[in-house]
Amino acid sequence: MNIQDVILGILNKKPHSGYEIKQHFEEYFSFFFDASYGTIYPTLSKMEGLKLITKESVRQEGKPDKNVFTITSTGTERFQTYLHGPVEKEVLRSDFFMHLYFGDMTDKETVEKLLRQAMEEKQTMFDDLEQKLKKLDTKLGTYQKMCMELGLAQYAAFIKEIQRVLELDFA
Amino acid sequence: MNIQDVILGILNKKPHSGYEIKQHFEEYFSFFFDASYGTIYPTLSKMEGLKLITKESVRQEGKPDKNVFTITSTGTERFQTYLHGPVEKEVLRSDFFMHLYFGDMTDKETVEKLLRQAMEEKQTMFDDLEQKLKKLDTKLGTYQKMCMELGLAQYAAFIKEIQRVLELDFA
DNA sequence: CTGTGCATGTAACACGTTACATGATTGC
DNA sequence: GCAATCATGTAACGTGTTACATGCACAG
Repeated sequence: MNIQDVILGILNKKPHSGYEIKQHFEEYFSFFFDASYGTIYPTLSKMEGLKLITKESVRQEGKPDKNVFTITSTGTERFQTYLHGPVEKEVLRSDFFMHLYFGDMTDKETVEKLLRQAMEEKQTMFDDLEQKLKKLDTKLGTYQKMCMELGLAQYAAFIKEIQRVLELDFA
Repeated sequence: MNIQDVILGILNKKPHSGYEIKQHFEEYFSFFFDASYGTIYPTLSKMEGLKLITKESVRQEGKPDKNVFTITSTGTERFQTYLHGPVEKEVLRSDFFMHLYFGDMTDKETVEKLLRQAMEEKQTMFDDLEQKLKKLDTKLGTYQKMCMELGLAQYAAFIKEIQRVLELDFA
């Protein structure tokens, strides 16, 4: 999976501008992927050069112009190849786990604070995602919802487990 | 969190060689962090230059020589700063979620295969981690175990949720 | 006239991986 | 002699971020 594939997936539904693609990232899959403008715009240029997408300038009322990108048949092909291809191993990079792992080199209060903070953050993420799921209910397909429900399930498990250890070891 | 901090954490317990550090990564926190030799060795050289660690060549019987690194007081200081500093946001990069998200652009069989495969992989990771936890039981501190138990809880939730959707939508 | 949102883009930098290259020692 | 494990290291490459730079349009 690279950003190109992800962009192709989004454009496969309908044309978007770079700015809209970034919004889509934040709105729909912030919890398992993200990319900055610094990646998106150069990637779009590159993909245009590779004839995977085409650019069209669109005038808007009350807003600046935007460059809307449309997927080409080559792009669709490439995306289908991605979809049917192998699934890359999931990568988690967690500073929370690292801090916890080395927790015995600090005091108990620091660890407790770490755990409480992590729990609160996860709770916020849970709430946000749940709210998003409710709000977008009709706009989402089965599999999009499935993604979110899987995310929620993992968040919930994490929160529950933290609560358990907080009660057990920090009573 | 960068690799330097992680290496300092490992060396804070006892001196290690680059090779041993890599093994430690795989053995103890493969599920939330990883790094390759291509990162480890240059980083160790850099850290030696920064006086965070010192190198010592050690002869072994039946094995080639190794460079063992020891943390300095500057290194310990730096690690304490890391430990008490802010916790970076967790980053997940999941190709599985991406494939699932765009699942409606393939056929149901492909998605089912995707889900089953993901479930099996998570089950394997669960089993491995559980086994590791049992095997290392006495060698692990409270917080190390906590990390693993949190990992297990998340894996279990994921597996359970996948099973649910498989029974519900793919009956 | 200023802040906010919309919109695009670049340049410097950090970080990390993969593949390559080397070589010791042991066990078969 | 060869495969496996131990052990170290580099060079090329890819990928992505952050900070910077610019500018339109609207609302208050």
